[in-house]
Amino acid sequence: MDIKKTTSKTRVAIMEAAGEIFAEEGYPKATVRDICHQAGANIAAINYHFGDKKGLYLAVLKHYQELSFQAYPPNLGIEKTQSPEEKLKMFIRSFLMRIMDEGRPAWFGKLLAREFTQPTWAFDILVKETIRPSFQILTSIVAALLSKESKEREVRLCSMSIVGQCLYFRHSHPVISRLFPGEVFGPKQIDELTDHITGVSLHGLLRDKNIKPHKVKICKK
Amino acid sequence: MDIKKTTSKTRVAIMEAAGEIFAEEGYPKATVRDICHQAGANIAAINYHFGDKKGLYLAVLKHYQELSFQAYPPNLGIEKTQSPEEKLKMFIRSFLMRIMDEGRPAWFGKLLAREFTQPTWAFDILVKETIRPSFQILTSIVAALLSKESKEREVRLCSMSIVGQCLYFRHSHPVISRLFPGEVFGPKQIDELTDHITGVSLHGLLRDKNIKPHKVKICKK
Amino acid sequence: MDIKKTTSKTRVAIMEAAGEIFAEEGYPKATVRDICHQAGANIAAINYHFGDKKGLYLAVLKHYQELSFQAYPPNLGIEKTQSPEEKLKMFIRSFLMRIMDEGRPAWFGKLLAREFTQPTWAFDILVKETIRPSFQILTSIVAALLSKESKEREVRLCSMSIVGQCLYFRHSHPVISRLFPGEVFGPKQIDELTDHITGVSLHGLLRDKNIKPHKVKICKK
Amino acid sequence: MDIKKTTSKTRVAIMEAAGEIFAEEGYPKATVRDICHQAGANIAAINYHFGDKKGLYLAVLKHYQELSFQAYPPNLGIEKTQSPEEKLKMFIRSFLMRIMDEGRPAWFGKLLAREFTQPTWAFDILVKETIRPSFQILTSIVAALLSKESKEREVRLCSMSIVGQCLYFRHSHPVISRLFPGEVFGPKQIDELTDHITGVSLHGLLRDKNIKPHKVKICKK
DNA sequence: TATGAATGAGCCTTCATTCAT
DNA sequence: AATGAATGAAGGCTCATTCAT
Repeated sequence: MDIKKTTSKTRVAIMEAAGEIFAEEGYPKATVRDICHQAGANIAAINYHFGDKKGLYLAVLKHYQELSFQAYPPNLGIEKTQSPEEKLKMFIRSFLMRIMDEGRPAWFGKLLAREFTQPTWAFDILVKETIRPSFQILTSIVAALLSKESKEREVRLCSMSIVGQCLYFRHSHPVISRLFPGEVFGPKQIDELTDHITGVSLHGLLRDKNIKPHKVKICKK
Repeated sequence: MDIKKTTSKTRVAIMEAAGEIFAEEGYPKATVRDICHQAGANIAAINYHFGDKKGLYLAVLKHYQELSFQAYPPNLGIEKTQSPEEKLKMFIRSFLMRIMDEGRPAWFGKLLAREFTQPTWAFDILVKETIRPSFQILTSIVAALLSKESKEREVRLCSMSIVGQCLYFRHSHPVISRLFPGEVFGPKQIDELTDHITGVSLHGLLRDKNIKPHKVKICKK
Repeated sequence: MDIKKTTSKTRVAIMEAAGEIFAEEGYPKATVRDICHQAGANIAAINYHFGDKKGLYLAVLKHYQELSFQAYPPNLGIEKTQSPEEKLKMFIRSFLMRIMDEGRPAWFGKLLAREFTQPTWAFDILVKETIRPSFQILTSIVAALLSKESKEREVRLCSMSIVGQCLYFRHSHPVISRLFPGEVFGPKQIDELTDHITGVSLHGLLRDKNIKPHKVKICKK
Repeated sequence: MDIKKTTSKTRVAIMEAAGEIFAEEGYPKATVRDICHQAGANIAAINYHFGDKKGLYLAVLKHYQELSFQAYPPNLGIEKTQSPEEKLKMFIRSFLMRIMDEGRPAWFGKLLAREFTQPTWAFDILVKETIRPSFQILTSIVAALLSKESKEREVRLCSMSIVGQCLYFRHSHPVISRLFPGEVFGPKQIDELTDHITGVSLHGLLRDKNIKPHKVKICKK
């Protein structure tokens, strides 16, 4: 069956609705009926435009993957001349924005985070195309920060510590909103988190070395 | 129809099976059919013993909550005389074991971690009875570590950094197993993680103070 | 999923309705909705009793296979002492009754004939369990009729000629009823057909030999 | 909306594809999507050119009916001067080729044979325009073979015996290919079948008469 | 002349639940 | 105390058809 790749009104509306609902409910719980209803489209439109629910999910993933990486490239502003400390901060900031943004193309971040804990059949694709490359960038930054004789394992654990701190604010949103009602994560808070996580990580990583991290400019005052 | 609270054979078998399957699949994906099949019980037994699927989930939660806290009390071995550094380490270790353990009463840890990212209607109960108390213990430890003039916000963010690092290894298991095939988290690795997270956190927390953390015994000898 | 093998009212009713509708409409066109409606049962009953549509079809096939072979065994009345001519006649008669009978357990004959021309996934089972054994009985009868030096190929073609004549009256029922309105195939006509096909076949088979077939008693006058 | 009867490229392509797919899958199972896809046409083209699926089927039937009868006229080569035995053989041969041929204009033969066992709404048309005339030719040949006092019923049964033997090889192809893997029905086998069926039928028909059939040339030399 | 887009009906299946014993 | 049987709602998908250009 051919799958159309046009940009018809309905197709766009379905992808909008699908992005939102998939991100909100997750792939299994989201129903094509809801998506179509919200998009003002007929159920059969999904078959026409995307083949089936899988095809729709994949299309949403691919599409917003591009948008998300255009908006927040994982090496955003990272230049060769920068210090590893600066690079780490840029990475954390970009990562946080990508997964925390509540704006329009933010669905991908939510979807991505969701796949971390509830992987679907699409997870392998995401690992290959998004997660692994992204993680390797982080790994190289961390490796540059640690002394040369550091084992690969330490690099790995430290990278995970960084990613873990970031993901917590997305994954554990339900907890946070209950423990601390009124807590929001707008642009300002994301800056704050960036500084916090960067600070903790830099000093945490270099804990047993006699290295002092370079100073890093804080985000905003 | 009222719900029996006896401890018949069937009832116990269902709770065993339910604990395992709920932890493995999550509340929405787990089916009462599977649970009853694995328990060797009739489907209608759930209605008889627990009212419905919700009642079963709640019963499982309540039951294993107790067991889990008996096995891994959040303040396991923490004594007043200990240093905050020691207390932090005990907390991290206990937390990791609770959520990572693959043994028998480990279901609650998995279920709890799952509720973090995919809260169900039972989440509010868990927040009240388990999560908030646990988080407050951590908060007080962190507060004792930081200097007294530290704002509540910093304490909060630092606590989250710690929890985030721990949860990462449970939540992101699917990622880890794909990025690093063969990686397992047995008792030995949990000790390693405890040392790593404790180390990173202690130095990260005290980054801008002129305080040096007390030495902490590492797990592995 | 367990499939129940009880003989509940609903289960029996569904098999009755299914037999009729499958035979009438064929597996693909028959809908479980119709079957359940006709059986006065809920749609989900099929899942409960038979797993799915396939399981229902298989159950119907297996069940009526037994009934049909009990009613019209392929070697009905065939004894060792009989002449091959008598045996052939018995076979043809039994075969015709099995596929033409309009009575209660007649569904299997219709279903079987339908699978000949529109095989489903169940066809291989039928070939193995019903068709091949039946065809081999015929083959041995024909081989006994023909002279010993007859090649296997001639035996095969002759057997097919016999089967073809019989099946025509089932397969081409739609044609016959239009070419010759009012034509019915009751017990009397089946006797007539038996005599006709036996006669044609015996003389046709022995066409180039100098053998004259033994006389065979005609069915009824 | 009226239906165009032009011979546009698309229209021809659709009929080609439709003929093949209808013959292969049968009317109910064939989908307009597949047909259009194979024809490289848009789905809506069917509506435009043929009204609907029914109209397409009818158009295909009518069209290939003509082609088929041009290729294999039912009285192919039958001349008045021929003996009834020769005529019968010509009829059988023509019939077999029409329904067994795998070539290009063979779709009609397959479709026709399919309608025998799974008549659609188009069946009455086929009976009137194709089947009945064809059957009457056979009937007259058989009548000429049998002695004059033969009842109409015997003529009818004998005609059916002949047709039944021929149709078996088309209808029961699924069985044959399973019982005798590797069996094919190419031109050579069709000749063989012609001889076989003619022989069996001639001697079978004249079984109780003291008539000996005239010799008939066999196909293969 | 032709087509991309959209539609509604209907299919099989799965689920938690409840009835009657 | 327990169970076999039955139920209705809902889910994903496929189909022929038709609209609007």
